[in-house]
Amino acid sequence: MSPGENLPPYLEVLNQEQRRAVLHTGKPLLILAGAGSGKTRVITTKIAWLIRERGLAPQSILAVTFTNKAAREMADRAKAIDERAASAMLRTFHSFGAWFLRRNGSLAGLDSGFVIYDDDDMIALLASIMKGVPKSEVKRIAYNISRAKDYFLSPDDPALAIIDSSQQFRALYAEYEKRLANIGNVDFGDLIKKPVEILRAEPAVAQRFRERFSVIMVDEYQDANVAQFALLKELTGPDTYVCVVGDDDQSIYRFRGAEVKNILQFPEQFSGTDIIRLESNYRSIAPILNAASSVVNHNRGRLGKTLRAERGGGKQPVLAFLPDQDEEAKFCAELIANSTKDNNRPAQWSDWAILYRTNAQSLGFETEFLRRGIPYRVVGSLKFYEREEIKDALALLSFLVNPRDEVAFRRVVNKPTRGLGTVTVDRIIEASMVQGDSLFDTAKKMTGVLSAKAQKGMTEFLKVIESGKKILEHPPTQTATAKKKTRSKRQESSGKDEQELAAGEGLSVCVTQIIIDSGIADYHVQQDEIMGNQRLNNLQELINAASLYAGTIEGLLEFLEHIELDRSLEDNSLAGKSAETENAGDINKVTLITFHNTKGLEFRRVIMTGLEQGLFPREDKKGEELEEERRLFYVGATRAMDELYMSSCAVRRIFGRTMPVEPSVFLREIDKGSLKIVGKAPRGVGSAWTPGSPSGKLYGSSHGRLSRTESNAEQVSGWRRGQRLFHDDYGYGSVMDVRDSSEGPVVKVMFETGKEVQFLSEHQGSAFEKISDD
DNA sequence: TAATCGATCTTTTTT
DNA sequence: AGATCGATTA
Repeated sequence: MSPGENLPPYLEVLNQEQRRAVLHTGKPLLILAGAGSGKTRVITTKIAWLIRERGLAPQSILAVTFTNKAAREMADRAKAIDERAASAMLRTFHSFGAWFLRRNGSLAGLDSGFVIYDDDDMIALLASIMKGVPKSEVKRIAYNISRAKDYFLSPDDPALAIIDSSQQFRALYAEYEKRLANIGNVDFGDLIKKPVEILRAEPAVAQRFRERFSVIMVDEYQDANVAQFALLKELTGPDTYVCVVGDDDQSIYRFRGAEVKNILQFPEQFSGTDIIRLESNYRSIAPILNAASSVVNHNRGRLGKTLRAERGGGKQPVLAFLPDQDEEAKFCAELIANSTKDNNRPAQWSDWAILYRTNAQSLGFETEFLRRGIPYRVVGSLKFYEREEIKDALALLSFLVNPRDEVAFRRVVNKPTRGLGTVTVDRIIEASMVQGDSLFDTAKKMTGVLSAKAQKGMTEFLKVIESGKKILEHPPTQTATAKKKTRSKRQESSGKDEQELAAGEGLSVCVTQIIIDSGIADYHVQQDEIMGNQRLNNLQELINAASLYAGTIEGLLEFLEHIELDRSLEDNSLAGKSAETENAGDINKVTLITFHNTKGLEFRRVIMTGLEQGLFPREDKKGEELEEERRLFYVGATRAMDELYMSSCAVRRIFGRTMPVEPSVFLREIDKGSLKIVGKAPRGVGSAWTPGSPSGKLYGSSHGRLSRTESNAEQVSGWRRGQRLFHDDYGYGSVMDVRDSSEGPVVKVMFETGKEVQFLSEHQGSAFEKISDD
C-alpha cells in the first residue's frame, strides 16, 4: 500500500500487517495472530471490504468461529462497517453443520425434524445400551465416541484404534450409531461429521456449496479438529478463497479433539499459502504481556513469535499468596470494591473479571459477592440447563417433536410419577425397535397388555402428548397479560416485524400450556417446597426464551435447536436478577468466568485465581497436556488490559477436605523482578502472620477427651485430641478430632482464629508443630 | 415400584 | 461437597 493513496477510514485505522491481511486476495491465507493483535478487526474488516470494494455478494461469504459469542461479535462488528454483512453467513461450526443438515440431511437418511443430543443425552442413550455398567465407564465410552467423531472416524474405521483399540468399543460405537439413527437425532459430533460424509458422497451437493461460497474464513483455527478441517476442505473448490486465523499459543481445546497440526500444517494442506503475522499487541500494557509471554515461552511445541506491546508502562502484575479460598474471595472482593472508589476514571464493576480453572470455583466468589452486594455475572456455566426441571421440560418438548426419542421418553414418561417403572419402559422401547413404530405409537398399541397400574399411567402420559400436539396445531389465543409480558423481553435486533413477533409469542403460550398440562410444573413445585419457587422461576425463564419463536412444531424445533447450540442463557438464580431487568442490569457487573471461556474477551482488570499445583495445572498433567495448561494460563493473562492479579492459596478444599497445596509451577516461570508479591509466600521464613496469645482460651478445650482411651487413628497418627499446635499460616490451634479414613488418619484442627482445617497425618503432619500444653 | 439411607467413589476445561 | 450405587423399606 503506498502511503499517498487515499484509504477509506475503516482501512486507515489498521496497521500495515492488518491492512495487508485485509487486502490480501488470490491465494490461501494463514494469519498468525497473537493475543490482542486485532484479529477480529481484521476478519470483520475483510468481510466488509470484500462486499464493499470487491463487490462480493454477502451470501457468498462464510465465516465460522467456535463460540456463539464470537459469531455474534463478528456479525455485529462487520455490520457496523457495512450493513450488508448481515446477509453473510457468520456462524459457529456446529450451527453451520445444523443448518446444512436441516437442508441436506435426508441424503444421509436424516429427517429434517431431528433434535440435537447434548452430552447428557448421549450418555443416557449409551447407558441404555450398556445396562448394568457403572456410569463412569459409560461416560468414558461416550467421551471416546465424541473424540472418534472429532477425528472423523466411523465404527468400522481401522484408525479407530488411536482412540480405543478394543473390539468392545467398536461394537458399542456401532450400536450407539444404530440406535441414534433409529431415533433420528444427531449428537454434536454428527453436526460436523455428517455434512462431510454427505459432501463426499454427493458431488452435486458439494459442487453447489463450492459455488455458493466464494470466500471461507475460519477464526480460532488452532482449535479446529480433524472433522472440521475435513469440512473446510470439502467446502473449498478451486476458486474458493480460504483465509484462516489463529494462534498456536492459544490452542486450549486438545481435550476436545482440537488438532494444532491443522494450523501448523495449513501451508502444506493448501498449497501456495501466504502467511501474515500480526505481532503488535494493542491490548495489554508491557508488564502484563511480559509476564504472560515468559510463561508460554516455557513451551517447546510452538511456532514461536514475538509479540510487541504497543502500550508501555503501567502497573506490574500482582501475585497474592493467601491462606485459603475464603480469604481469596475476600481479597478479590476488597480489591474490586476499593478500586471503584479511588480511581481518577470512574471505575466500573465490569472492568473486572475473575478467572478460575473449574466452574465449581465460582461458588465461593458468588457467596462473597452476594454478601457484599457486588454485582456479578457468571459466564458460561451450564448450570441452568443442568437443572432437573429444565431438562425435564426440554425432554417433554423434544418428545413432542420426535416421538422416537427414547432418551426423552425415558426421562419424562414417569414424571410426575405415574407408576411406570423401568420394566414397563424397557418393554415399550424394545417393542418399538422390533416393530419400527415410534414410541408414541407403540405405547398406544401396547396400553392394553400392561398391568392395570401401568395402563392407567401410560394413558395419562399419552394424553399429555396428544394434547401437546393439539396445542401446537391450534395455539391458544394469548391473553393480554401474556402479551404484555413477552413484549418486554429482549427483542431480536430489527428483522422481526410486528406480525412475526406476535406469532413468536405463540410458542411461549404453547410451552406454558404444555408444561402445566404435563404435570411437570406441579411436580417440581412440590419437590421445591423448601427452596421456595426457584424451580418455577427457572421454568418461567425457559418459557420466556421461547417467546421469540412461532407457536408451531417448526417454531418449537427452531427453539430446541437454538437452545442446544447456544447455552449462553445465564443462570440468574443466585444473582437474583429478574427477567425484566436482565438487559439493563447486565452491563455493569463483575465477570466470573473459567479460563477457557475467556478466549476472545478482554477486561481492564483481571484476577487469575486458584493458581495452585493440582488445580492449575492439574496434578496429572504432563508433556503436551501440561503445555496446554500453560497456554491456558497465557490466554488468561493476555485478557488483561491494565491490571493483572494472581492469587494462590496455602490450603484448598478438595473433595470436601481442606488440604495444603503448593503454588502453581507457572508462577515460578514468571520473571521474579516483574512481579509484585503480596502476602506471605509459602514456606517462607520470617512469617508475616501474627500469632494470637498462646495463653488465650482454646475453642472446645478438651481435657475431658484427653483422658479417653486412644482410638486406633490416634495411635497410628501420633496425634491426639486436645494436642496443641502451631502452624505458620494459622497460628495456634488444637486438635479436635482424629479419625480413620480410606487414606489414613485424618486430623481435624481448630485454630484460635476460628478456622477449621483437616489434614492427612502421614503427609502433612510435618507442617504442624506440636507444642506442649502445660 | 418408589423413596430413602448410607457407604463409597469422584472432580477439568465446552460446541 | 456432591454424585452415585446398592440395599432396604413401604
